[in-house]
Amino acid sequence: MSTSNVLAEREQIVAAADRLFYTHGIQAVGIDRVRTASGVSLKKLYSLFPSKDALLVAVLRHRTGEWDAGIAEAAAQATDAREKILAIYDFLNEWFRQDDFRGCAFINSFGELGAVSPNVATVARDQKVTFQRYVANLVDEAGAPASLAPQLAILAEGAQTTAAISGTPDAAAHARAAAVVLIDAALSS
Amino acid sequence: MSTSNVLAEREQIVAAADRLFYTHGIQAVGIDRVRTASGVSLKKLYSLFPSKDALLVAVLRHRTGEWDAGIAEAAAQATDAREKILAIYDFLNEWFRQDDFRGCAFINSFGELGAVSPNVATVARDQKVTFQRYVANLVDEAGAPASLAPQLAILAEGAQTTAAISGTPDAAAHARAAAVVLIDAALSS
DNA sequence: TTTCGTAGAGAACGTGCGTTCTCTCGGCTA
DNA sequence: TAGCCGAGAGAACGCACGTTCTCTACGAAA
Repeated sequence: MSTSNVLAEREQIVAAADRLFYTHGIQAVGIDRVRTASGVSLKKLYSLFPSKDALLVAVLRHRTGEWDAGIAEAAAQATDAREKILAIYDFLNEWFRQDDFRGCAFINSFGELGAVSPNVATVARDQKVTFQRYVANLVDEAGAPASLAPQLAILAEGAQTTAAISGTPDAAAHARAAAVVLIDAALSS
Repeated sequence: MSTSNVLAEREQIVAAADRLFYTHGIQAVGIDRVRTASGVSLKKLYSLFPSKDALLVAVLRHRTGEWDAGIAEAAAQATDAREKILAIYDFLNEWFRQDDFRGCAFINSFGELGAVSPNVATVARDQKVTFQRYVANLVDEAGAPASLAPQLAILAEGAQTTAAISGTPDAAAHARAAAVVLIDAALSS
């Protein structure tokens, strides 16, 4: 029951909260529901996460890790920077087609609590900035001008909200096609 | 006290709720705060809007009208379809730089209540679909292939979330630059 | 075996909010 | 002038949720 068990419990709670928050929204899910789903006592839950806000921050940080890993895995099969960039949109394409897809958790959380919880706003912004840097590195590696990077990042963001609200997973393919045009135009100049 | 006054009261309530919801988030603002801000009795408020959900729908429909008007006004000065498309991003650019900008109200509302309120999800989707059609018409008018339209719409969506979360109003300029490349590439093929 | 500490289970508390109810007052009618 | 209708003001209600408190029971140490 030592450290490893505590970590396992943390992960269980975070995983349960993540699923519930993402599916139903944050304020629509009570702490007690998280407790039931994670099968842990309320006391333990509050000893690990002193508030719902802290739990939410942990959930979002966990999502950041999963997102980074997913992007990296998608890029692993690519050989050059251009393909690694396009792998982002392929990754999005698969994600959008999952049954439980309900948009970007960071965008949703920011929309729901960004004005009320500075912590949530910070975590969401951190995730976006990290992604923008990732894209910027690949653009640099591809030898394209730096101005291309924010354009590609905007395409990825727009695909997520479009897929979520309009319910069109094709948004990933559209974003990918646009990215191809933008990259090739940038490289040929 | 007759019809015109009721309309004025409706507008007052909607305007007050819009500002409060957009600034602080929907669930963070109580009905009583809306009542105070609009200076109307609770009874009248509930006689005009039978529930908070109905009020929110009215607010979002009102926002749809304002968005359409803003886009139309920006396009009014343009001479051809290409410039009308680019006027969208100029409109976004001005909007992002306003002090009270806090992202797209439809994206925020959808993230907060889309999973809980079907009405909110519908209104948000309607707005996005209407905008997509608007872009599609301009793309058609410009003589570009239809596949360009969703790409331009995705750029606009992505610019909004990027500007909101990352706090970078430049997203509008980046999206505009990308749009220029995409349009010209589509027209020259 | 007894005692002490700890952790689990959930009751309880305070608060806030959406919604409804009640009371009162002002104006119109006979 | 007396009675009635409608609307405004806000008190009240019921509920849900975040957080804390209490009680119980079990296991380890002496």
